[in-house]
Amino acid sequence: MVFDTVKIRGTVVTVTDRYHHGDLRRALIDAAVEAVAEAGPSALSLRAVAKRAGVSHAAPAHHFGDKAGLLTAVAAEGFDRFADALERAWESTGDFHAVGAAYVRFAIDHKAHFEVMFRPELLHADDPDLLRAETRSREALHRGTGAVPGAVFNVRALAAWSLAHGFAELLIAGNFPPGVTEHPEEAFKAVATATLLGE
Amino acid sequence: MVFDTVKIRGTVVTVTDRYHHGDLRRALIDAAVEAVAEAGPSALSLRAVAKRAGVSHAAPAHHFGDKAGLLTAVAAEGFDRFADALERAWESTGDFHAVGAAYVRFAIDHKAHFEVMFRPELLHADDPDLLRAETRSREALHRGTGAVPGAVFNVRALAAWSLAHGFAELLIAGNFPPGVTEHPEEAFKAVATATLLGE
DNA sequence: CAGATGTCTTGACAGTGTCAAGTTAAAATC
DNA sequence: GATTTTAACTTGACACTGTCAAGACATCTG
Repeated sequence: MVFDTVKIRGTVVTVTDRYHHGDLRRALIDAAVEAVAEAGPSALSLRAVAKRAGVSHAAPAHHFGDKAGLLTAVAAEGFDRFADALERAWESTGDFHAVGAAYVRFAIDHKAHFEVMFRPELLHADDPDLLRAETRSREALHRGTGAVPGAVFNVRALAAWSLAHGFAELLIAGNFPPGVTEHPEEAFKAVATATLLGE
Repeated sequence: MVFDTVKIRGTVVTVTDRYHHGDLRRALIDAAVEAVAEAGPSALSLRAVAKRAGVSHAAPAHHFGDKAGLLTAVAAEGFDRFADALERAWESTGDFHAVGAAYVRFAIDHKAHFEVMFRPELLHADDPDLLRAETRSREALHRGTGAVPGAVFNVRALAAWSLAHGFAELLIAGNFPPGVTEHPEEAFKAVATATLLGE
């Protein structure tokens, strides 16, 4: 059980001093997200993450197996929230332009997650939880672009996905001029309207 | 001067055994590209690159300062070849769909370069050579999309860039279904035609 | 209360990037 | 052509990394 304070060896100590952390898995993912936000996924150090969470250097390995395991957990969480955001956008507006805007907004608001999600060489691509969350996102996006579920591939879905993804990637990598960077959503809507003309 | 064989300490030895390599800078870049192609940019090891080129572990640092310096050289070379490819496509066809197709083709044919080029956190973003090559690419792309040179930002150019870049990124990261992956250029042309309607 | 289980720590290992100092070849200067 | 200078590497060291095995400890199960 999880308490704010707990008795160990006769003394009452705070949560952070406990031998058993309570929810270390959660804390490590949060620490990893912070670290990625600061210096990107490739600069991530398991030992730095452990220090940030106040545990020993080998603690992360126990929960995630290895570095890729930790990043996989981050990516899976990212894809779940991503699917949430896309579903919300579609259900509240029914407009696939809004789904595209939600795509771009997610990349901005959850930069760290986004940077990890589409970097398969850093992940365990066969992780069940990751696959499940990926599928959720894919289906939410597919629905949001009005694609036919059974089709081999849908030009419209492919176009919308490429457009939103490219815009998001270029934006967060800092490739766009200031005018675009300052008002990304407006810029994206202009781009989307100019290309994916509503039928 | 550079010979295939050279006399050192009284004995004729082959190029690979020479103290002075001849063109180690070139060899290191090539080795880095190979290594990136095999395992991605984040798995790159300077020592492995040095071993591949047959030199000591600290040799790369002498030419490139640090790891980011080596990757910056790879990125700069990538942007130069990228600009070449885009210029060729535009000048030979005058069709901006062809420029987009060249964008995608470059990502496929020069996957290693491409993976490094748009990863600023791995590079020295202020490197003069990188900036020059980046500008070349940007201008070639801009011209290829028929954008107005002086404009603050051009919706058409932004759209074309996002579409091509997103398609390329998703493709090389393995996010597309087999039908698309097997015939990427055809798929991209279909996508481009469906969205960026020729005027 | 005892045993089993899961959580985390400790210590070790090989591998990493980077730096300073040394060695050697080539180029510059005389 | 000899000597000095410069540039191209090597060698050795350091702190840091991910991963593994073994141990310590708390909690759960009976």
